[in-house]
Amino acid sequence: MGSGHKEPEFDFSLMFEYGSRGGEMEMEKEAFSYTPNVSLSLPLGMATPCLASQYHNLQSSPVISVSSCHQASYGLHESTMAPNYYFSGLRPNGAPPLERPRIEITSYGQMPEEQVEESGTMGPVAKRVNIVTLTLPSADGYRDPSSLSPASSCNSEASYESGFYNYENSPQNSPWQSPCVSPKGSSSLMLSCPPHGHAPGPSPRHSPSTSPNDDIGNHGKRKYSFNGTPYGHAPGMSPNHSPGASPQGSPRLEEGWLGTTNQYTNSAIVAAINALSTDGFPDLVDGVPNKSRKTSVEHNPSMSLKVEPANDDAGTEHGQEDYTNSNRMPFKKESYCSGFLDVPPHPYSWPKPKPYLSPSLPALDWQLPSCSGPYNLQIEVQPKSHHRAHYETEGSRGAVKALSGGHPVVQLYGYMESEPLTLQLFIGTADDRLLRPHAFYQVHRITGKTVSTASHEAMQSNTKVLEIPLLPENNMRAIIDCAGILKLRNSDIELRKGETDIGRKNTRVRMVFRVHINQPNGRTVSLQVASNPIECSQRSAQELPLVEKQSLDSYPASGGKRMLLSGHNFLPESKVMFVEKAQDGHHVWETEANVDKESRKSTSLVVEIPPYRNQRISSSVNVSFYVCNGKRKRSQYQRFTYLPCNVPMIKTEPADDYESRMSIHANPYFGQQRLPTMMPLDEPEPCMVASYAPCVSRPTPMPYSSPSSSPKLHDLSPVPFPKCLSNSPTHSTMPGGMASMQDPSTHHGLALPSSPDPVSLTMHHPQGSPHLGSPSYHPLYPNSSPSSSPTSHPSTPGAAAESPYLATFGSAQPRGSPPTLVADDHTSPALPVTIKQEPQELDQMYLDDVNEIIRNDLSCTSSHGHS
DNA sequence: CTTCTGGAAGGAGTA
DNA sequence: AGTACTCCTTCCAGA
Repeated sequence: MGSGHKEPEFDFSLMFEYGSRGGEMEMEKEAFSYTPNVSLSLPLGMATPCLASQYHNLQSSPVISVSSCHQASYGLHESTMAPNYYFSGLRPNGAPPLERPRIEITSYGQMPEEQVEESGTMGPVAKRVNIVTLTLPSADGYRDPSSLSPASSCNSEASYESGFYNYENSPQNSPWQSPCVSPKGSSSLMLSCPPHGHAPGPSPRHSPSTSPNDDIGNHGKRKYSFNGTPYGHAPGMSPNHSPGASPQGSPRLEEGWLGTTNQYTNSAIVAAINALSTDGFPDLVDGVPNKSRKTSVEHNPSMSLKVEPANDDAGTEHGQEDYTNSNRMPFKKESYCSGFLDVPPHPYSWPKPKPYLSPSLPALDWQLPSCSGPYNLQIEVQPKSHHRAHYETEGSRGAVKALSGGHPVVQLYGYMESEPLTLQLFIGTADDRLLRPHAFYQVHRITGKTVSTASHEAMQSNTKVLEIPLLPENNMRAIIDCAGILKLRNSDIELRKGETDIGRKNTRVRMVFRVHINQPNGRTVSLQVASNPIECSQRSAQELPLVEKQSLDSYPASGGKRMLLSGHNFLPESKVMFVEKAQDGHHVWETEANVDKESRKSTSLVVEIPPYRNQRISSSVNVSFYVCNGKRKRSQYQRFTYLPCNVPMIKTEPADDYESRMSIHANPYFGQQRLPTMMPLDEPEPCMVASYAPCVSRPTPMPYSSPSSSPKLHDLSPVPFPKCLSNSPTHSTMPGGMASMQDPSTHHGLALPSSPDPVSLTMHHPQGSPHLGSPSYHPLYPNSSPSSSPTSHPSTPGAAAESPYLATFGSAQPRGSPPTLVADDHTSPALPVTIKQEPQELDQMYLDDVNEIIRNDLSCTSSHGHS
């Protein structure tokens, strides 16, 4: 990143606050890749070099926020989370975070009526006076978490409520996906609060991270993307190929992003203004990757007056213009892409659910909570962890099934109205980043005699969305037997302009369900819940071991206890390795656990918890383990925590609460994992309890394994499976984890009562603390099942998370804090520590390389930009 | 005949 | 640069 930046550090700290951390590297990434989802910072002159770079990343999308965002309303529900995240937002230096210059534009309901469309819901909206706040980013702002500011105020709202605000406008457009600059996004009025509250902090931040990740992940690609000619280079690919599939085709190319971005930068304000009336920043349009554009277009229907340049991508995309059917807004030309996802314009006659459609809905990459107020959207029956997706060249491989043999079931609780709703389903990512539509997979509508659930396809952005009626008569419960998964060719997708993800080994997805509930007050509550990860490749499903559950999440350092692992593909030769990673991803310790051969089955393994390398830890230590069936055939990292043997057993409330909550919400996800669904083979351990519970219990949305982003990570990281969720990337020990771990000097030791050693409790440690909580809590997804939050970053511990954490902190370190590790090493005679550099470490190295590249890139670009 | 599946060949991409 | 693997995509065949 910016070598020249100062910001970085500062960002880091902030980030930590959020608790999201994927790792140092990630931090860096985040730092420069901020994608302000919501808030955009338009670079003004003040822009620091960073800006340029940031823009380069394309991550940033100009956000125009509606200042009026109901902040007040936000935070009502989950106030818990918000607080911390939005913490005052003071910068380290004490400067108010929100100082970014901003331009407020007040528009009077100008949404094009067409856009408003019939949806009654929008009506009011359109007419409202919208005050758009154009946030001008200062460099700081950009990175500064506080920049979220708007959000900050809004945060915790669990739900995405829109009052006057049109979803359409929503910025959402995916920050992650594409260059944020996405015109569209810009065009739309953005709420200041991003994801509404949910993610106050994180989301925005994440986004950055996300994006960065992408970049990183796609190293190669990324380079190109910087220039704006991302994949243009790859001529070879070509193609188009697939009938439909290809995004339109193609590779288009593009005028370089640089040009665009810079332009953008320079004329940010103008652009922003234009955005209001036009669809977005025209300038950007060209530069914007198809994907983004399309997305944006769609999303911002209301605002979109703009027509894309003829040549623009539009050309490439054949348009399919209006494919919008019924309720969708007619897209302008660019509509979206490609043919490939086209949805047949069929007349949709679904009487039932009211067509609530998308025009005003939040972008698919927005992180939404699973519950809000009385409403709670849950996945009652999770899909199987494997489902071989079909290519367009093959026939359907059927609907996604449930483990039980049936099909996934989703239910909305708390809805007492008699009006049917529409449940939306799309295929989302399952990596460690924030949940977003999966670029390489699409939901596929299944019909036939065996399908009992009606469904309707729609396109939203480049994502196919299956709309399923949620009927009161069915208790607002839907059996998802009408959804299959289509695999798009990697080459087709990677050629899309703006696409930064790579398809190779990026084969895990999640089914994402959304429901939008109109409220009497005119607002709309949008809820979302994501399923457990689903491995969609043929091979992986057959060979990679998958750990779905573990009977214990933590145990005293002495080890010796047996732990039951449930999952798939366990072989006689399967090994279980316990690993402790330093923040940089290096393995600080790795040992093979004894597996009870006799009790082994293909779906279960009994493993003896190995003693931790240091029997005298004063605070818990987070490690991870994985099942290995051979080279490259490893399960995803599973989380495990070693507890100090003498820890006072204090059972904290949080734990209970959490659990109860979990049970209620059924976080199907990895909840299982996190929650000891399985009884420990042995009796409960005292040690386990304590403050830990909370941590442990938290379901982690993301796979712990991949701190980094995407594809790449996938490669490195062992398994791409479900359980991952439970393990959150957040692990302190994980790469993303604590920076502090490795460097003893960094610890800020807080002596715990129980521990004589000045263990560094990371409480204050920026890096450390986040991790702790992170695993499962994600501010963004307060109650939502972990599923929804994929972030690799340790998620930011939601307020909720934090609370417990802090509360219990004194007695025991919550989630093993890494710091402890360090301390231990020093203070006690630990077991021999084996420091092993594993291939996985490559992740880190890889990241380093990438960062280096990025730095170079940025420096170049920034200089250009400024010049 | 169509749909759903499991398997696997071949080529491309990686390590 | 060459080799050994992996992974992706397309085909084939059976239910």
